Amino acid sequence: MSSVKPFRDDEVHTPVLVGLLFRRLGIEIHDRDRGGLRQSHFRLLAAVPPEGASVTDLAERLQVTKQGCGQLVTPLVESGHLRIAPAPHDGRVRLVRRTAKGGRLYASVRRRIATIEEAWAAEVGEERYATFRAVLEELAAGQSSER
Amino acid sequence: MSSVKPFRDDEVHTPVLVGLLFRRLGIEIHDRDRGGLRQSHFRLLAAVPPEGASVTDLAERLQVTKQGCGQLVTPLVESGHLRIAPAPHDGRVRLVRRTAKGGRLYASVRRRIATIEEAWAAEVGEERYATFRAVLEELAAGQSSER
DNA sequence: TATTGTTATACTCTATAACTATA
DNA sequence: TATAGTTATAGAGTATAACAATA
Repeated sequence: MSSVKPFRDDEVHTPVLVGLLFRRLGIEIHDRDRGGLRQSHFRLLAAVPPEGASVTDLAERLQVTKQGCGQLVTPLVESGHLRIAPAPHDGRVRLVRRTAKGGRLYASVRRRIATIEEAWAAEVGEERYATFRAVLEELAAGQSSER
Repeated sequence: MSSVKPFRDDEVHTPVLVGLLFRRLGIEIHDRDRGGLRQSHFRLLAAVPPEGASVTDLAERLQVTKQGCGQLVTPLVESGHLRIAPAPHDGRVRLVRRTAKGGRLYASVRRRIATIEEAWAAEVGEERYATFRAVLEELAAGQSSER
């Protein structure tokens, strides 16, 4: 396949490119890399900081609703990748942390991602990739905070 | 020596960043910019080359299945943004083209995207943005062709 | 009253499977 | 037989609405 005819340059726009790159990542990181977790679940696992975070916090990090985020947390707790503790000073909050199992999976996928990024850097040049990565981080961080 | 930085544990990783950027684009390009079309429909409209393309071609360009692509074409034909013509030399093929209406909408959203990208370039620096954009294009084009 | 989180429900996007028609 | 496209169905992902418990 992939006799994909190239667009002429002025036909490609950025939203399509970002979508394709997102898809490429989904393809290159397989289910087996994620230990059977689906992408959305893995993204949540990855968003949990070592010190733990509330569901609302996590929702904000991922830019999803807290309802949606809560729906992701439940199966990860059941699968043993996350655990919940009550927060010391606020009885409403459920503090989400990675378990040892969740931590191992996370580390293993991080290594997989690093491998992919090394290949990408080789593809486009180390220095250019470093710039790409830095700009990506800045643009993604500067979220227009509508939801 | 790979200059791809080894990750710190608290560092946001690339798949999350790409996801956030994709979402940021969805937020900054509003429904009203797209003339009421949904994102998936607009992405299809944008993928149609001036000379037209078959459904299968379009599916490959967008990296979706032809069934999914066909489902996107139908409402755009009904809304008057695309039109279908039989292909001269193959009775099976439905050649998809933009109508004048579709062309106007496409041009108008392209201008909106250009405005957003100018703002982004101002945010991170023109030169760095140019590198980012070029690398994005190369990475998105080098699709691992699994589907 | 405001906020954390849940339950219930629905929509968007895209996939797989089974089919029709042309080649 | 192989390919272009359709119809039918399902699943992933995430949203909105209404609610409960705590602050």
